[in-house]
Formats: sequence, C-alpha cells, structure tokens
Amino acid sequence: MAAPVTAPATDPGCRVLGLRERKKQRTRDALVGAAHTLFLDRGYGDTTVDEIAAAVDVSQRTFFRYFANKEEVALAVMADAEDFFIDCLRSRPVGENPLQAMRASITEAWRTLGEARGSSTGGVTAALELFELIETTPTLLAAHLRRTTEQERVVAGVLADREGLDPATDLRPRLLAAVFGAVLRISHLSWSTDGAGADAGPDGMIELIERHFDQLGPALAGSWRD
Amino acid sequence: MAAPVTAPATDPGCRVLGLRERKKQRTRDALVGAAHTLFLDRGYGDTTVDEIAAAVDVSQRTFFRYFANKEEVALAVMADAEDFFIDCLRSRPVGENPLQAMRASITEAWRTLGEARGSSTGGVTAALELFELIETTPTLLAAHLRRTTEQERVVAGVLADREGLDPATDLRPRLLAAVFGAVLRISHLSWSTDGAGADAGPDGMIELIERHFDQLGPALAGSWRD
DNA sequence: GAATATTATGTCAGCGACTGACATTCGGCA
DNA sequence: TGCCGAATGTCAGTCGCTGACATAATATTC
Repeated sequence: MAAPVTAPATDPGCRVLGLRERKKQRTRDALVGAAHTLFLDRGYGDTTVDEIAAAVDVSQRTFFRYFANKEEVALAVMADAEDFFIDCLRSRPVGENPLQAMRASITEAWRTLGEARGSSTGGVTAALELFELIETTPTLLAAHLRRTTEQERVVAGVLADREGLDPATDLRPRLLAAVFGAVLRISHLSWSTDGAGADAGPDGMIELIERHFDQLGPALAGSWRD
Repeated sequence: MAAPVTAPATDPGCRVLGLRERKKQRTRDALVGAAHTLFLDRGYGDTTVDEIAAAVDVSQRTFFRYFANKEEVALAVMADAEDFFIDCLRSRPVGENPLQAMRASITEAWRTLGEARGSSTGGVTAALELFELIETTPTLLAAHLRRTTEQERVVAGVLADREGLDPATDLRPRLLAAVFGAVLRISHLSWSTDGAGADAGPDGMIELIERHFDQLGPALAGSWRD
C-alpha cells in the first residue's frame, strides 16, 4: 500500500503521479481529516460513517473502499507514524545494540514528526488528542493494540535480521520488541493522562520514554524496597 | 411448611443459590459452551449470534443480556482465568519480590486450572484451541489484547498495594505488569504455534513461560552477539 | 482526437451485530 | 394464593459492512 503504484511499462523511471492518484490521495486525506474532526467533536461512537462520507461528499460505499472499517480511518495517522519508525529502525547502523537502535529510532521518529507538520497528518498536538481518544474509546483501543502487536512482529523480524538470527528459534527479538512496545504504550498513557509531565512537545514525549526505559531495570530488579 | 432449602433473607451469609441464580448460571455456561463449539467448528466470523442463541434455545436478545458483545462470550473463559491469576497474586506472601510473586502466581494458576476443570470451561486442551482461535481471528485478538491490557492495570494496582507505592507516581508497577503481560503473550503465542514445545499440558506452558522469563535479561542486554 | 480499456464511484439490496421499548412469564416471598 | 421484581421474548430500528451491477471519470491506443 505504501509502495507507489507501478509506473507505466514504457517509463519505469520517476513520474509525476497521475491525476487519478492525486485525486485518490486527496479524498483519502480528506476522509482522515473529516473523521478526526468529527471524532474529537462528538465522539467516536456517536459519529457514523455516513457522516464522515457526507463531510467529504462521497458515498458510504466509497469510504469502505478506502478503509476496511471505521477504526482504520481513526488510526491511519498512527499507522503511518509506526511505519516511519520501522523505516528508521531499518536504517540504523548495524554497530548499535538492538536496544540502542530501538531507542534511537523512536527519538528520531518523534523528532522528525515533530517538525514536518504537513497538512493532513497533523502535528504533535493532534497526536496527543488522538492518544486520548484511543484510550477513552474501547473499540479504538482494541484495534490500536492489535495494530501495535502486529508491528511488534515486524520489528522483531527487523531485529532478527540485523543480528542474523532465526526469529523462530531465538526468543530475544520478539521479547525485546514486546517489552519495547509495552514501554511505549505506558509512556503514551502517561503522556495523555499526566498531562505530558512538563513539555507537551515531542521533546517531552522523548524524555518521558527515556524515563520509562530507565525504570525498566529497577522494575525488574529483585526488590523495590529502598 | 417445611424449612426452606434456600437461604432465608434474614441470613445473607448463607451461600446456597436460589433456583433463579442457578438457572442463570446454567444458561450462561451453556452459551459459552455452545459458542466455543460453534466457533471452533465453523469459525468465529461464520458463526452468528442467532445460531449460538438457538443452540441454547434462547432469544438473541437474551444472549446480549448475558454478554455485551460477541467477543465477550468467546473470551469468557480467559477472563475467568485471568481473574483467578489476580486472586493468586493477591494472596501471595508479602515477603516475595514483585517479580517472584508474579511468576509464582502464573505457575499456581496454570497448575490449578490444569487439574480441576470440568464440563463447560474445558481443560487445558480447550485453552490451546482458544489461543489458536484468538490468534487467527483479528477481531478476537483485538478484544483479547484490550482485556489483557485492562488486567495489567489491575495487576499494577495490586503490586503498588503490596509495596505500598503510589501507582500514579511510581512507574515500576505498571512497567512490570506490562512487561509481564508481554512475556505471557509471547509465551502463549509460542505455545499455540510451535506446538507447545514438548509438553502440551500445563507443565509445558509453565516451562515455556519460565524459559521466556529467563531470556528477558539477555534480550535487554547490550549485545546479542556471542 | 476518437475509440477503447481501466478504474473509481454511486446506487441498491441485504446480512449481521447491537439496542430500546414493551409485553409476558417465571421465581421469590409473604 | 397473590403480589413484586427479575428474566425472557418479541418487535422495530440503527449502524457497520459487503456483493453486485451500472455509470462516470481517467488512462491508453491508434
């Protein structure tokens, strides 16, 4: 899906996307934007797909040709962000530890996303609103967790690849991916509930994640008593 | 007039359930059982709520008075098991480490569930079938992950309680609960995909979980190279 | 530039999950 | 026996989602 549609056979090189593709991208963005607005306004459950479609002036049927279900349009932004994270991870130097590579990748991802606040994929403030919406909407939370878990599988694959391991045999890739996902999830939770601690920007989030990582050792340590 | 078999209203301590309660419990169990059978037979998506209700000879409306949605009836057994795990955790001696208490609790839970499981809430083999069903059914997986995550919150509360910590301030309870959940999930996954390793019984599962826990340190360690 | 092939979109009909409202029946209790 | 409340059934309706078919828009070929 992320890969661009194949260019015509006569010219496989770079090519300005045709009118068709641009139009599709526009309506897709419009759907995501309209859905985002409506969800935050009157809530996820009280927004019908018909309303979203009507806001963009397409039929309901068309909506479902862009998104498999109602949850997908709500989580589209997160999905893109996670894909970006994985791209970051893939391009980390092989000299780094798995854990180092992971931590560096989120930092990099958040930094980049913090800057490039392009139209549809709203800035970091939009992310915070989205986190809250997800956390307070059972259906969305479920879908989000499933997506997240699926990404962990991909991450584990990348890690195994980096280290030249067989992911079927070695448990470490999946374990690290899972633990990493857990730390991220709790960080996101803290961010949306605790009011982001101090800084509400991407730097605040990065700091929060680092803090949670630093607590990982102590949490697993034998005793919590001082 | 003979002495009533049911507990008199004046004595709320007595536990003999009235006919009403027993009947409710029976239809509930029947619904769970019928759903389980149908789901494993023709799949989750291809089983309608009407069919489940018909199998127990109740109306669809009644089904939805017992279960909030179709997923709930499928995950009812897991929900009970997780509640049982939390009970185990609550009654662990306070002398134990948080991590020790957690590990001891799952072992205890699996052991207990491995033995005394009659009729409806099938034995351990049923659990394996259920894990597979969940893992291969996106909707169920999403619902299951949400439930699991909710349980982690509860677990974190219990842990914070044991150690006399404020769960809002201290990050460790939630972190440990989340990491623990991650380890469990991967263990369950290995169990259902890898064919339970060696032993398919509860002992096999316990061993699997232990093995994953033992890999936790190495996975988080700096380098994976030998 | 017209003919043709693709592809996106709209319309329609229909299924299944889920809910509120109301009537009815059943168990508990005096 | 008779009353009360809880459980159930029935009905109508909304909403998410899908298949099938027709139509309109874009791309391609000559």
